[in-house]
Amino acid sequence: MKRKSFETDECPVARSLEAVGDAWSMLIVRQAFAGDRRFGEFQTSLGVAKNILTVRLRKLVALGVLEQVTPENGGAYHEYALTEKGRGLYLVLMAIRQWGEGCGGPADWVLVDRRDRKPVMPLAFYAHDGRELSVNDTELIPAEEVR
Amino acid sequence: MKRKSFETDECPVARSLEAVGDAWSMLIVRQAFAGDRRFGEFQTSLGVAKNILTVRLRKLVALGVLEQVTPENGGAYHEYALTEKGRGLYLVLMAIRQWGEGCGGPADWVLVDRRDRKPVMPLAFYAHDGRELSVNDTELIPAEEVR
DNA sequence: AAATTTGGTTGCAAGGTGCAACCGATGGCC
DNA sequence: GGCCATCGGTTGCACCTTGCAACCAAATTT
Repeated sequence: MKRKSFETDECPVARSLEAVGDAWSMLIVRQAFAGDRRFGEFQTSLGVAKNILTVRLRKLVALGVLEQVTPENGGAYHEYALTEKGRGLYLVLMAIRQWGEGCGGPADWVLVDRRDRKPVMPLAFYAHDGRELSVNDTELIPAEEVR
Repeated sequence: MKRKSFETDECPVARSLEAVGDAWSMLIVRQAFAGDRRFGEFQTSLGVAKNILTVRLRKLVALGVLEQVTPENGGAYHEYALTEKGRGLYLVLMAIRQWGEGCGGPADWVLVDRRDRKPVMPLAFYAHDGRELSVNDTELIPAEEVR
């Protein structure tokens, strides 16, 4: 049967998963942040089958995560670039990366502030006074209750 | 053909996607945070086919995201609970949620600090002085360069 | 004890995944 | 301009996964 779609789901998590709830799509986004732009670059860096890549790229373009752009060197081959929306996935990607590093081996890479080249604060929830909050310190409540 | 596995991939993102790069698995985790514990709760809250749910729950247990616990009321049916590792996915889940809300409709739910019930700082990268950093303000560099 | 709920398993149809072969258009080179 | 390699796919095929419904044993309720 056709895979169930979450596009119209009420929950924003489920809707997002339409774009991101697929290993190849997320890895394509990772590579886009790493600088990949052309079909062939994605193909060799990921080792994904070309037909799969075709479908995934098209889906990401349709969802507004990537867009096809014509390269400034005037070449005829178009390239794939992250849109503003796509760049918003950086946080998701880094959250996943942090989780993957958290359990197991040492962190081989560190995210630093370009200005002073010092590591950024670990990705976490922070209260207004800067305290780091754990899961249990937070609660998800309806927006109107907090006006 | 069998789906490609990322379990042994070098990149922590790819390894994480073994657990999380699947829409149902992520939604199961979402429901686990929402309080679902029993097979039937997941089944009705997600509307997922039972055979699929069986496989996903087993995988999440095998990966150490969930664990089977015997309920304190002494019932014979076991329940599924998030492990410490699984609880670490909260950040990933919230990053996905924030992204999904960011593009489009209004934010219906707000994550607040339990202590003062005020919204937490938006999920983002922060420098040590508290400045919020954009994607371009940061850089991923090898760990040894920052010692 | 009988009926119901729970937590699955099984069988099936249809769609998705991965691989390799093929193909037209582009670009590089002489 | 002609030749050849590369690029960006498409197609066909075998196998796997997904979703649905039917079934079932053990636990729970009545």
